[in-house]
Amino acid sequence: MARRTKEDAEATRNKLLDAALEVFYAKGVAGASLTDVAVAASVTRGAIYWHFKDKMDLFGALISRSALPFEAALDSALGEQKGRALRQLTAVLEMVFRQVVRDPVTRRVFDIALYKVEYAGEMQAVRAWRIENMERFALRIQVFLELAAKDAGIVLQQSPSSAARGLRAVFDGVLLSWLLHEQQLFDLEKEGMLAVQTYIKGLGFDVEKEFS
Amino acid sequence: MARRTKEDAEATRNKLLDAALEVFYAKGVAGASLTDVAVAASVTRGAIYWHFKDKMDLFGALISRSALPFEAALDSALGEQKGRALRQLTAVLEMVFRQVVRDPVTRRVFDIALYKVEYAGEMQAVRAWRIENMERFALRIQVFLELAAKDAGIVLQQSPSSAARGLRAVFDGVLLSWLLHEQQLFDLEKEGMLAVQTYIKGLGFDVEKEFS
DNA sequence: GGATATACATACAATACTGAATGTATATGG
DNA sequence: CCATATACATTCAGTATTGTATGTATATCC
Repeated sequence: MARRTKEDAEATRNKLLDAALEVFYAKGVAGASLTDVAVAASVTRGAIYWHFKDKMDLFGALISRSALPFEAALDSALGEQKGRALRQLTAVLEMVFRQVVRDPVTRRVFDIALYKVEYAGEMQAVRAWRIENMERFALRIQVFLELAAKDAGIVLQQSPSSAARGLRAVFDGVLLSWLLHEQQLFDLEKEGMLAVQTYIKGLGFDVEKEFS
Repeated sequence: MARRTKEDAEATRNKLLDAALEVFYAKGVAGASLTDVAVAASVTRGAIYWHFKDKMDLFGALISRSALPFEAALDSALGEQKGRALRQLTAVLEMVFRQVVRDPVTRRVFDIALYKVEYAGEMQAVRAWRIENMERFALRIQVFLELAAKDAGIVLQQSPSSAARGLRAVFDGVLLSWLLHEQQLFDLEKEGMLAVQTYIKGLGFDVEKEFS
């Protein structure tokens, strides 16, 4: 085999990421060997070691490929601030649900990150990254909740940070639960938003009025 | 080394489980070798293969040792039906929170089952087991919610199964989040129950009156 | 158009882990 | 008290995986 053009190389890299997605999903990250990935991508381990330092680097690249544009979209959506805060917030959450349900790649990446990886040893770094992300997410939610409370003229009965963490817990809990049951036990987009709205109502917001 | 008494053997078995707890926690289940476990328990792999079929069998035993009495306590608590349904339900959830916070073994087992295992390949069976458990849990919650709604004379604005899955999602979400941040970012017993009560309030229950 | 860096494939050595086989000392039952 | 099952320890062969080293054909640059 010989040197390919730059586009070919990029295509090989993507083939490797696609293959890693399937192999990691099927065997777990620790359970998958680089040979497995190479075979699935119809190349040899040489190609992997050319594009990536080792398995963890490959894993990081796989996560990034899905997470980065995802986070960007989420950030920009949260940054707009054009409509009412509560609508903005729920719209973002709904977008995430929709993305997970509709896009199989995103769904598999989530599944891998949640259920097909051991957060131990080398992977502790990934756990730290995940913690950081969740913190940022919760902070975003907190800002929106505070704005929404001011808009609606209500006083939260608990600290904004608690309320935000609680809402994030609802969101995560529904998402994880839905992913755990591979078969579609319930409609994530509908029931997820229902759970979110139920919690928001519990915070004191008039959901019926807010979403009229 | 020679044959020990039956009590010695049982002690060895428990030492192995304790060692597995630490090693799995530190290295992940797939990342840990049976040699690691044997060394941590100050025995050889021979002892492991005597007491357990293989690593997965050891893992199952480890989970069972903590989960079985746990589930039993939970079942009996949910089975009593003596007080008001809502109080009963929240009392059980609170007990789980308390147990996880207070008992380090339980906490580590949860952590392992959630973050230190890959639900792929052989371990798919564990995933199925976990799904089954969550279903049972949700069903229990559903029964209690229906009873509670009748008690309080309110009509749920959503299907009981949806409401129950939502409550379970809140519960799981808070628990997972708390476990993810190893350092105690927040008080699980307090904030967990706060999130649960917020959701219950969102379902239409008068939380202040119910928990007076 | 020749030199060189690129994009892999191939080969190799070293390690690590597993399961089974075997050894063995001692409780324990008869 | 003797035979045997028990509770491990030790040894061994086999396989799988990793990182690296090397080979190589061809884009690409000058």
